[in-house]
Amino acid sequence: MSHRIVLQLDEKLFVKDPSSSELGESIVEHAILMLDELGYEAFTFRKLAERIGTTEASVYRYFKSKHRLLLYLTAWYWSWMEYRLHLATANVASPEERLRGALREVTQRIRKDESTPRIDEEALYRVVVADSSKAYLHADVDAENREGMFRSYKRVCRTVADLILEVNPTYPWPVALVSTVIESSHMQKYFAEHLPSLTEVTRGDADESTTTFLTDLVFRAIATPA
Amino acid sequence: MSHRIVLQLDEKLFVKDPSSSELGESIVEHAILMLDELGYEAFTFRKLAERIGTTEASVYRYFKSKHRLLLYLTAWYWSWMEYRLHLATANVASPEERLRGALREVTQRIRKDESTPRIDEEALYRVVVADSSKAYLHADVDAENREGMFRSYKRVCRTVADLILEVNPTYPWPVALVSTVIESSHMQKYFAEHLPSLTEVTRGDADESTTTFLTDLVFRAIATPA
DNA sequence: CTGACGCAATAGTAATACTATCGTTGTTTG
DNA sequence: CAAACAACGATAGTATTACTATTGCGTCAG
Repeated sequence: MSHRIVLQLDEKLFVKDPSSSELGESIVEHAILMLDELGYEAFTFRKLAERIGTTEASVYRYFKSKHRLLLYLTAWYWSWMEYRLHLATANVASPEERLRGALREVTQRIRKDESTPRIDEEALYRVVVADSSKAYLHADVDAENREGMFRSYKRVCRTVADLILEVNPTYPWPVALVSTVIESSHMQKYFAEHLPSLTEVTRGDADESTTTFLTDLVFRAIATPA
Repeated sequence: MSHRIVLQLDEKLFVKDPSSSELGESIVEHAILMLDELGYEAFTFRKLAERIGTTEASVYRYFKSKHRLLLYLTAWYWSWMEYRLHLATANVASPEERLRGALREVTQRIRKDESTPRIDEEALYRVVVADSSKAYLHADVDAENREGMFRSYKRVCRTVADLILEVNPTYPWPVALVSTVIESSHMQKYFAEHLPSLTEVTRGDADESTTTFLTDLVFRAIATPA
């Protein structure tokens, strides 16, 4: 039995909720595909509107700017991750294994999921890898942060950091370690694809080797000297 | 006795070598300051030309695009880092201490240096922190990589990775660890400033605490179980 | 029946990245 | 000393961008 999941995102992320209409869902669906194909810089509302047979103005009724659309998609990704983290850590007795499972979730790419039929998770993951840092490496970070645009990302980091503290309550930099690991997992895959001399991760098994590298890193970092 | 240092950068980074003329040096000098003030997106050649009393067309005689100018500045930064790494590791007997010194260099911000009078290193460092990833998170990475635009960054990673291998020749991911640490050092400082809940690093002692966090991380990661 | 809503259609603005051309310097070189 | 040239300023112009404003039409619920 499969359910369709609709994530409830902060209202400030959009002008009009894209999950409230066919056009809105179509905008999100094709925005992901086109961002993946073109990259953030070359992607425009005009091209998107052309592709889905609507007008630029109609896209602006849902998202007030290209940057806000990127914020929406990354927030969607991190909310989805929160849900997955929940599943991955529920009913796992050992703190070590809970942490291990959580690290696997945040460092592996997402696979296609039936419960979100309009979202191509694999494409979205590539967009997150290549462009999500542009959501905060931006002149308006402070204002957007005050508006709560990054809450889901922060909650994910906080959640995993708490799992670290369950394993070792004295580790001094749990959140810094998690943000390092999450961003590194994106980077290593991007490097494997485009700048292979910057990593030992290879295109073929990018997912498994990234998870192995970073899981090893975390457990060594937080190990208490026996 | 202080010397003036002129770094020799790959010719493909510019149209006309900015170190070959007063105007060229002025372009680089003020580009750094304005990128720091405005951020990459809001920075334009028109604004730069206005500020230094020249024309847009004259700036284009030195750099064929805004993106190439960013590539030039990051390449300058990493070439400068190569030189500093050399100084920091020369005449240090212990491999551990060489690695420790190298990690300090790559994770700390650069201070003002007399040997480069036209470059504001502190401003350049902030530009590197906020914008250097945009140099490669870009649709043209592959072509630009083939042209050798990222060589100095790669050499820095390779150099520090080799120091890791001197301490532990069996560590399987030396380059991945170094690229992780370098990018994390930028990120943690950016987070400390703009998204403080994503790190334990604080604005006040961002440099020392970042170096402490990442040095600890590296030495634990590469430690061989006694 | 009506009025609110969703959307298409059209038009337009200011700014952006970038190119092209031409003339005036000041400096080198034969 | 004159010719040649490179460096630069001045001006103009293009295509595209992100974004705004307004109008009108069909649908569907009250």
